Amino acid sequence: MVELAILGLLTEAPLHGYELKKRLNDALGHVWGVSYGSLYPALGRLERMGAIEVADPPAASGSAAIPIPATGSIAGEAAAARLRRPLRRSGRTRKAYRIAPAGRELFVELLTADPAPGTDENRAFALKLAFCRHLEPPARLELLRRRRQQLAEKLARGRKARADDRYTRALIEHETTTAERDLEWVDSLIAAEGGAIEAGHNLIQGRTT
Amino acid sequence: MVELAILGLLTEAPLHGYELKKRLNDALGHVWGVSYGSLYPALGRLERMGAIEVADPPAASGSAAIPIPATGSIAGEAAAARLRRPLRRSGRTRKAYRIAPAGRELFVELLTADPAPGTDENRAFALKLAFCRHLEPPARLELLRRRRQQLAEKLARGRKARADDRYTRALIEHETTTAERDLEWVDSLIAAEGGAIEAGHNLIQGRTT
DNA sequence: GTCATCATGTAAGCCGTTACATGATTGC
DNA sequence: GCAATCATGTAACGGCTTACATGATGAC
Repeated sequence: MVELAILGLLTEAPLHGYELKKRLNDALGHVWGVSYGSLYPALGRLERMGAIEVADPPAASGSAAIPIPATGSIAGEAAAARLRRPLRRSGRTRKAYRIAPAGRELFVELLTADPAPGTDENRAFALKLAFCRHLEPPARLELLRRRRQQLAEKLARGRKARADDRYTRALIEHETTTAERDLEWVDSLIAAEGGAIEAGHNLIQGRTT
Repeated sequence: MVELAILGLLTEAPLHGYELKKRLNDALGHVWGVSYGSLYPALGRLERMGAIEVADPPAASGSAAIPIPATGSIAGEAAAARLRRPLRRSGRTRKAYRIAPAGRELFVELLTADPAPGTDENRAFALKLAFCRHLEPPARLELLRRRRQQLAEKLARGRKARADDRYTRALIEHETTTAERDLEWVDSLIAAEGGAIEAGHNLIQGRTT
């Protein structure tokens, strides 16, 4: 998941580790946090894989080595201030990374693939959604459809669950209605994409409300 | 969390590892799964700590070494069948564990304590709720209140979050309403306990619907 | 010169998973 | 006797966290 987040942010603009972490925690902090101990090794891995590359040389590319955020997408004011000031620096110690073509491919793969078993599916989906604007519309639709399916399965499992303990029963019931709400929400996202909701997986046919 | 689950089940009846895992996966499978690789080491740890002890000797305690589930609480029919049949066995290889006094204390502590940072709070609470019937009413209320507080904080954080991306905005909004619903649910649980909802943490004052 | 902050990295440790190794019991 | 499954454990590995080590830059 770290990889996905890194690639997602680098798709928007080259950044160095420290700044990357800050943005991640600012923008997605409530749903997904990273620590240096996992961020830097991940950057190393991605570089070795050829997914990202150092964009360091003081005035290498067209505009600037450490660019002013062109997309302005993540955290506006604060982030801009943080990046604008350091422009005066010599910039020797920082290693700004830029996404490489292989990285763009990997990014799409990570967004599209099912989350590895053991991963928190909710979090994984939240993270994906936060970056899915970089996907082609069909791929985005596919992502939403998969989530829909996931939720439908979860809901089906939940409906089968039994418990004789009062608290467990309350728990199951609450989780079921939560899953229903999530499902409806994803459906609304799908609809907003212009995608029809397939009657194929009609696992929620019997839904009451 | 493994410890909590183990102690929770052993509070109801002595069990051996294999059976423990089965019940855990049967009853709480949708919310919490264990693997042998973490179950057995956990049993070892708990035994070393004196929280549980082997209840093996063929006919040691009053009734039976491998008892028929008295509470009948978890998975009724199937589980009973699984335990009834093996009664014919000599029972040498299995190590049934029984909870020790120290274990009961630990159990209450684990139920009451805040989840260790890094743990999935939702899951942690689900697990606790599934076993909170073994708590004294005041402790149970305390557990629910803590969860309430947790959710209120989460909600407050969520309300502050901003995003300029359409998908991220949808995500934040959905998470906020989910947190609101969760909060209401916990409130209903608190009410059912006969506990008043303190107006003290009035973090949801401005709530609309 | 010194302090705060920026910035990168490594090491130790926790927790959990899958896969493997082993062996007892029972049904056929 | 053989296969299924019950039952316990260990080993290797992966991912993430905290804490530590290190050093550059800029403000004053």
